[in-house]
Amino acid sequence: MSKFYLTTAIAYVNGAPHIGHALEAVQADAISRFKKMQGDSVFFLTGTDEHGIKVYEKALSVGKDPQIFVDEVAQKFVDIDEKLNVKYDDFIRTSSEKHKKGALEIWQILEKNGDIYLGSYEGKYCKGCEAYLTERDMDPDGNCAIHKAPPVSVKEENYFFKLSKYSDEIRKLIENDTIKILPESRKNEMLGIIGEEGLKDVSFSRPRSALPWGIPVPGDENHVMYVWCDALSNYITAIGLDSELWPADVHLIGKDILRFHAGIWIGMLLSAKFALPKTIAVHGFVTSRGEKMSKSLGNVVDPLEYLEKYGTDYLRYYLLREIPTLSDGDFSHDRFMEVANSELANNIGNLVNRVVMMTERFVGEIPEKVNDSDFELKIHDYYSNFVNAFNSFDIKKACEIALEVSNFANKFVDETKPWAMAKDLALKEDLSAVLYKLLELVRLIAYMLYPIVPQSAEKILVFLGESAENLGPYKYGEIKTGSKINAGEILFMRVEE
RNA sequence: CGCGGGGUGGAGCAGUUGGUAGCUCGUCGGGCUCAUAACCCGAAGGUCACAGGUUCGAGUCCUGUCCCCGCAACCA
Repeated sequence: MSKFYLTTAIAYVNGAPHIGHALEAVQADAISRFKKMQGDSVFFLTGTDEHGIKVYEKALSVGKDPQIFVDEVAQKFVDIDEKLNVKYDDFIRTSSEKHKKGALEIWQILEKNGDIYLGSYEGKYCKGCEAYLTERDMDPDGNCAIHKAPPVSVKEENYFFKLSKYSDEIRKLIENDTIKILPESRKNEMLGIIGEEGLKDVSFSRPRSALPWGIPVPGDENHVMYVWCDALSNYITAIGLDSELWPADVHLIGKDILRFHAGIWIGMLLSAKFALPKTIAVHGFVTSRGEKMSKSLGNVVDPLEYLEKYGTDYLRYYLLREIPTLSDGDFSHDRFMEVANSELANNIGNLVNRVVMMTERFVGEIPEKVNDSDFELKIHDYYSNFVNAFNSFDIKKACEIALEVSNFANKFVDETKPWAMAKDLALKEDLSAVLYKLLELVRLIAYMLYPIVPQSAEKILVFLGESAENLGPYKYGEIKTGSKINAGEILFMRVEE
């Protein structure tokens, strides 16, 4: 049993949770559940990033004390994770004492190793980016190319982190996959960012006069830590600086923050002489009906609305099955309905229902095990393809394999016609054998669905007289012969409108 | 010459190392009745953006052209 430390990015609490947060949380949860099934000792960390200028300004604008404000917003993330059935092992908040203490320690290590120095910076600062802009970051008018807003000229005393010192090493670590960045296109993108010039030193603090909301720099009350220094530390402060969980096996992040994770964070770890994360998996963004989500376009998808209207599993399934795990994907209501009805209700749900009903009606309980090497081989292939897909972060493909099994099973029902066999006493044994195989197929589907749609998978297992507790890898023949079928509710209702 | 992604039957998408173009939805026809008006079978429909090139052979490699989208989710 090997340890598996998985993290999501911590959510910035300047607004309510959005579909992108739901996507990342659900992806991480699916990976966590899958790895647990495979027998790994998983630790899954998520949380919230609560410092920085934007949070501070937002709190002021609504007339609230920053701490009270972040308490409220952080709770929304906790709530939506619960509604999404995301089961993390810890939820780190950067305004917590545990985090602050750890972040200070990490800062002090970097400082002790001579990688933090006091300098002055004069430059164009973009509040949106929370970063100084280089000429490349600005459009011809001198505005921030991303935020289209004029940057502010700032000259201030800052602490800097000597990222440049580690630039070459970081490049090598990424090039030779010591730190594996997935997908490959993101690895190339990062290498491009490092470029020929390498990474530059980064400003690591802000004057407290400008930003009172943050972690004070140790030994200099006039500064607070730059949010990224503070935020990235969470992956270690959550588990403790000497935890055996470190290094992270997977940092799951969005494509917008790759440069911080594959740059600054790695530099910090090298400076502190900490072990390095093994994989940085980068997911994409969700568009809405093919376009960028924006309030002005009025196409923002609110995950809460879908959760409340259709339930957890329909949304989870859509996000995991329809959005390619490591690239951009699209959300549309029409497609949501299509996927829910066609794949979950008609295909899988109906299959489970017909198999369970036939078993109940024709034989009453789960029949004796059937040995059929061809059949077992086929099942084994399906399962190993599924495992491979998941291990390579292709959850979409994993879903497709579960569907393949369902298609195969539906076809098998049609070809063998159990209802016809049931009318002929001489075929009783054959009927039992067919139903046994079908029940195993249904059980296989339940195992495959467990990381994706845990509630529904659990229902299937209950139908079969099993439970989802401590679910291990699927093995053919382990279904409980003789147990009664607990046919209950419809698994996936068709959805309207 | 900023960077990244993409242009494949009506729609949405797959297409590792180049070797007869697949899937889902939709449409049309048929079958079945265990099941959630579900399920199964068959059919129609694509010169894989365009133009060159490499090759016995390219959606798949190379060059050029055109077009679309995003620069990051409300702003980390």
